[in-house]
Amino acid sequence: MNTDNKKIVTRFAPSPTGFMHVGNVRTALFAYLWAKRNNGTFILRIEDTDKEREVSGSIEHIFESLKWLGIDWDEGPGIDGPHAPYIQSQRLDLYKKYAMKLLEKGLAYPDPYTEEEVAVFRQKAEEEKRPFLYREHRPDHDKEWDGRAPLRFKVPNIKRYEWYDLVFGDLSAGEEALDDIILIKGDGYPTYNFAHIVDDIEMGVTHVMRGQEFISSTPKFLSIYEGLDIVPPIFATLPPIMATGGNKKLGKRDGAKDILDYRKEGYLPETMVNFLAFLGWNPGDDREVMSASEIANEFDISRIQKSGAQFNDEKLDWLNKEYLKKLSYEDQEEYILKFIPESIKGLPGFSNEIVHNITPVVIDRVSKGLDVETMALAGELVYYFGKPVYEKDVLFFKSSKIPQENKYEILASYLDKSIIIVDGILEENFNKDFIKESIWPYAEEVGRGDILWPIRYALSGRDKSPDPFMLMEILGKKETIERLKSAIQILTK
RNA sequence: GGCCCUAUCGUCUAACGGUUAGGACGCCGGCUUUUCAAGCCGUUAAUCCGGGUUCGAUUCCCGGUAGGGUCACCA
Repeated sequence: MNTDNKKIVTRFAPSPTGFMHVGNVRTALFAYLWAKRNNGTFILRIEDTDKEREVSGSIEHIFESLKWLGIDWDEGPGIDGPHAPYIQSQRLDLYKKYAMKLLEKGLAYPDPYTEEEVAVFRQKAEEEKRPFLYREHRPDHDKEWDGRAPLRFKVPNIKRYEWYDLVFGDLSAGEEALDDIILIKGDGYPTYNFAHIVDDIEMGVTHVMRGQEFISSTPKFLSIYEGLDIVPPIFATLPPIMATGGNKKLGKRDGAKDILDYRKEGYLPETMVNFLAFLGWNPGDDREVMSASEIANEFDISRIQKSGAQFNDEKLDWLNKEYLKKLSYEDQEEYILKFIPESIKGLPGFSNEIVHNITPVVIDRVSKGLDVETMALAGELVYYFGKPVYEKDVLFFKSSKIPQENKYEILASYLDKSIIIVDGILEENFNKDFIKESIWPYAEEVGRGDILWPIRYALSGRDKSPDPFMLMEILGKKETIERLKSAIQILTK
């Protein structure tokens, strides 16, 4: 816990270069949670200083992702706070002002080299197997900055830096980590290295939370703070999220998914928040299922993990099911309805009442039900209304006790007898319990598995489905008989 | 290659010098007057290696090893 009285201010500062993935979101979430825990302020800031890498639409995507997850910002785009604007490309004068300060103190100078020349220096260093340091090529006499050449920082003190990180503890790095980094690029935009420092100062950010990849550049940041005569904020470095199976950091190139894809696939925002929070953090006891507000109430930086955690899809599925079960019946129904494609809704047999009836069945099998192709629930529902597709041998599959010679005939006779039984049930009694009672004696007689499995398959066209009696009730008497008949046709062909 | 960081079941993790090393997901097994699935119950399964310090190390120190990060006019 923070001991001084200063209000905690955290920020999430993404760059609009594409979609948000779980790594980005986890960083946002932790900054958000820490602010909430302390009744502080959570700022969203868009770092769009690289116009070449910018992808149009990604700012909207960031907004939508955060809103979906309930990571609401107290200050930022759309919510004008005292430090507006919150988009870096609209704050260029500010960076220039700070650059001038450094320039006046003799702590900045225009880069006299072309990009190509610098590249040659770098290549040479690489060949000599030593780290490249621009400051080794620092010009003897600084020219006047015309605002067109890149402006570089002149590191005032080449020394070893030591600092404290809320997650990693004492950290340090030697002189080799310091260099004359670019403050303002040739195109007039500041670099991340400079812009984020200026903004964090201006916005009163007290805690900087970001990924581990920034540890090695922290000495560079510290030297800038020093040059500016400003006390740096508190750092809390987050461990990386690793890709499933591998030991690679989960990044876009390693198959990190768009966070909104999870929404598309049926994951609830509560699931994602809970899951992501627990990737690198835990409350210290056995609880696994915690709401965002519960987590926010107990969120403690000292319990953040130091090492990277692998993303585990199975646990995510399990957690999603836990949350799905917690939903009210109405919400479950609404959830399912959302995943039914219009093409299904347009089918003659379709009605909201059917959805209402099958809701418990669908919810019950969602965790593994998500395995249906695109993992959308729509897939589960399709086969209730579409024509099932099945093959002779699959119909026979598992009916192991039936003699091989005339297996298809025997199976067909089972189904035939089932039709007679089903046909004898009055419409008003056509519910799963009554159907089961009616078929049961016959099923016991010929062997449960031998008959129930083919019925399941004949009705659904799948080897995994709700129990066959439930299927019959959902399909209705007419459709049930029709499907059983077409299965017989296939068997006797 | 230089520098930095990390290291407990397959995975996420608990244990802040003394525990039969705990939990969760998965796996495996069992149960349920219904095949799968779900559900319930249960079982497997870990302190990277080598030295110290200590009466005692998962825990503290050192060295290896392995993994990760970083050395941009990207963030």
